[in-house]
This record gives sequence, structure tokens and C-alpha cells, in this order.
Amino acid sequence: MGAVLPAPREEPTVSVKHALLSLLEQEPMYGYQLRQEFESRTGGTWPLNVGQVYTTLTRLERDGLVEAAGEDEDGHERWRLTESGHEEVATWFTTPVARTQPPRDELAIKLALAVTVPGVDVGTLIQRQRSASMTALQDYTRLKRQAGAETSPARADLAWGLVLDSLVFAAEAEIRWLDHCETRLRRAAVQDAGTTTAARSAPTSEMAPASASVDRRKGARR
Amino acid sequence: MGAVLPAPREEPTVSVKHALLSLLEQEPMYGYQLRQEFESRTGGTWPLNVGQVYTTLTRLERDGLVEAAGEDEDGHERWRLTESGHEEVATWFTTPVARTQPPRDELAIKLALAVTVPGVDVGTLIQRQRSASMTALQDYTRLKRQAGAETSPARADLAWGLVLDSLVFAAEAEIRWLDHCETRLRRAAVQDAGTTTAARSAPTSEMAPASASVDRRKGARR
DNA sequence: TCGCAGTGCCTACCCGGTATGTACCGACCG
DNA sequence: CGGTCGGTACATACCGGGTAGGCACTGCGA
Repeated sequence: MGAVLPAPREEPTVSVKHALLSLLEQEPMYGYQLRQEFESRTGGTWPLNVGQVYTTLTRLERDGLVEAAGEDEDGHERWRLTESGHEEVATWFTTPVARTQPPRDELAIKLALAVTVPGVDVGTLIQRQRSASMTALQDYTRLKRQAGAETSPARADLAWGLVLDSLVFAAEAEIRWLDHCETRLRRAAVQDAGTTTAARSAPTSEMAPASASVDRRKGARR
Repeated sequence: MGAVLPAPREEPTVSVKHALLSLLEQEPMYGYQLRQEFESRTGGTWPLNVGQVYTTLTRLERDGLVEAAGEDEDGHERWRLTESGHEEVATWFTTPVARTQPPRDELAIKLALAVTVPGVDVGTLIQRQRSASMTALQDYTRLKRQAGAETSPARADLAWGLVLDSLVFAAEAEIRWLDHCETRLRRAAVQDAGTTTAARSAPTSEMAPASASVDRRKGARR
């Protein structure tokens, strides 16, 4: 095996690394402060272990993206971006996240295996998951109401609100997908049982409502 | 800043472990075969490195969930589930995936930081991401058409179709969320510029269409 | 005064994930 | 017929993400 193109080296979805870098873009900070800033902006949705902040910082220093910036008045070792660190942040914000290699979706994997492995009650699996996702969705909307009730529309609260919305949208999509799977499986079961010639009846028109909702907003192109 | 999501220390989303276990539920297999079965069921959406299969298998053996089942006629070391392995699979399929600790969403993190860190052009960021997600969505639908053209609706193809649908639904939700963020940010900017008393005008009514879409499906049953 | 909660930092450890190396075998090919 | 290419099959080294847990200091209330 000769000359296999020197490995494009796809980075494995390092979100924390870039998050810390972009926080340092604002101003030099020390480790614990970085964790607090991250959590305040994301509303504690993805709790960040402090230890990881320090290990990530040392790795970033090793890679020449951050450097020590002396201590502040309280003796905290602060970090600042290097020149290449600034560039890294700029490219991160200008290039979209690649969907070529989507992260493992446990629910999708579970359902794919459930329908292929014999002896699994897929129907109740879907129902159980649906109600779980539904309660999660209700939790999110309740949190949203609480957050909306607060008076100060600071920038951090705006970000936290957007994050919450992303959770809501994802949960809604999950529920829609579960319903979609249910009808699809029911149809497949029927087609399995009655081996009649009833096929060819409008194949794959199940996605219509969601797709229409997307297209409506965008001036109807595609 | 009150109102934080509760964090009840869940296991770190080990999808591969349970995937291998549920494949072994069907019949004893050897390492390479497990990888092939997994990829055929998920259509190569999440390529599974062979090495991880072996390391995971040794860990599962250490934890008493699988055990060696001798060699097949070709000399392949096969693995079978133990009693607790069967139980593990059963509980995995009966308990829904917990959304209490959702996996890190790089796009949400990026946008949350983009709106809080000064000097980031959030508008073009959203636009770029939108078109990227849009092309990904088109790729998925194209793949769907190809998969739909094939004649044999085997169980593995059914699973692969469902996985593809989940990608489609997720991409659509992402696009809707981006549009949502855009209008929300525009409104916030307007409210920032004109510090008039124009507030209190129907707060948080942006989610209506998506929520309605979910509820509509739900009205018919359940 | 003790405890205790919060702030702040560090290290050991595990696990997921990838790259890489090895070996065997059949097919294709000059 | 020898070569080599690609697929099958397994094993291991390595790294980065992520967590647990320990240490130290400070302020505050019982």
C-alpha cells in the first residue's frame, strides 16, 4: 500500500477546545473563570468539568494556540490567545460545522437495531421513548417560560435562550421522527402480512409536512 | 440566573457497547462480523472502527456480559451473551434514552458563543451554516431516493431507511432553528437600537409553527 | 470554634475512537 | 507462475475527551 494521501486528519468534533478559545477571544481569563463563563452562556445545559478545562488549556498551549498572560491581582494564572489562536477562532466562526460525519445518535442506533434483531417489541419501545421525549420537551418549555419571565435580556440570557430553543427543536424533531417510524413500521407490517399487489401507492411521501415547513420559510426553492 | 437543568449523573452515552450486545442477542458472532452487521444495519452512517469492536468486546468480557463461545468452522473466535448480557440488552430496549444530559451540540455551542463574544458576524455565520445544512439535507434525500429505488425491502434496508429519516428530520430541525435564531436576533437588535417603550409585544411566540406541527400529529391519537 | 460551602487548581484514571501493523487468502494479470 | 492488490480478520499503541477525587484557601453562620 503506497502513497495513501497524507491523511486528511478529520478532527473529532472538538467543541470544548474551540469554546475555550472563543471565550479567550473576548479577554484573557483563568481556568475556573472559563468554566463559569461557558456555563453561564449555555445555562448549564452541558456542564463542563473543571479538570477538562485545565487539561485542554495545556494541550492548547502545547499546540501554540494560547499562552500564559501573567497573573491578575488575585494571583490567578491567566491565559491569552496567540496569533494562531486568533486565527483558529476566526476560521471556526467562518466555517460551518460539517455534517459529513454526524455524531452517534443513540436513539437512531437503538431503533435500527430493534427492527433488525428479532424478539424486540418495537411498538412499545417507540411509545416509551415518545413519552420520555415529550416530558423532556415540556421541561424545556417550562424552563423557557421561567427564563422569559426574568427581566434582564442580557447577552448571556439571549444565548441561553437560543440553546434552549435548539433543545426544543431537536426534541420536536425526535418526536416527529418517532411518529414517522411508527406509521412506517405499521405499513411494512401490513405489507408483510398481506402479500397482495397493493404496493406502488405513493412511495415515500411521509416527509411532506416537515419538508414543507422548511421550504415555506425560504421562498420555495431547492 | 436561576433555573438550571438537574444533572443526575447518567452513564456517558455508550452506544457502541449496547449495539454489540444487541447484535449478539441475535446469534453468536466474531469481531469482524459484528462490525459488518452494524454497518449494514446503519448503512455506514456511523462507520465503526474494527479496533473498537475488539477493545469493547474485551471490556464486555471483563464485565461479564459476553463470553467466548468457541470457534466456528473457519477458526473465528465467536462471542455469546451471558445471562447478565441478555438482561442488559433487555433493559436497554425497554428504557428510553435519557435526554437529561443531551450530548454536546457543537452548532448550538458555537452560536451561543457567537452571540456573546463581541466582534463575530452572527448573520453570515447563520447563513453559511444554513446553506451547508441545506446541501446535507439534499444529500440525504438523494440517498433516500436511491435506497427507495432498490427492490428488496429487507429488514436491514428498513433500518437504514429509518436512520436516514432521522438524519433528515434532524437536519430540517437544525435549519428551522437557524431561521428562528435569525429572526430572534434581528428583533433583539431592533430592540437594542430603538430604546423605545415598544417592549411587551407578545414575547416568545416564535415556536408556534413547529409546536403546532407536533401537536397536530398528536391530536389524532394517543 | 467547628463545619461547611464556595472558589480555584491539579492529577490519575477510564473509555471511546483512530491509526497502524500483521497475517492470510483469493483474484486478477502480465 | 510470481506478483500484487484488495478483502477478511485480529491485535495493539496511542491520544483526546471526560470524570472522580484530592488539595488548598476563604468566608460565613451555627
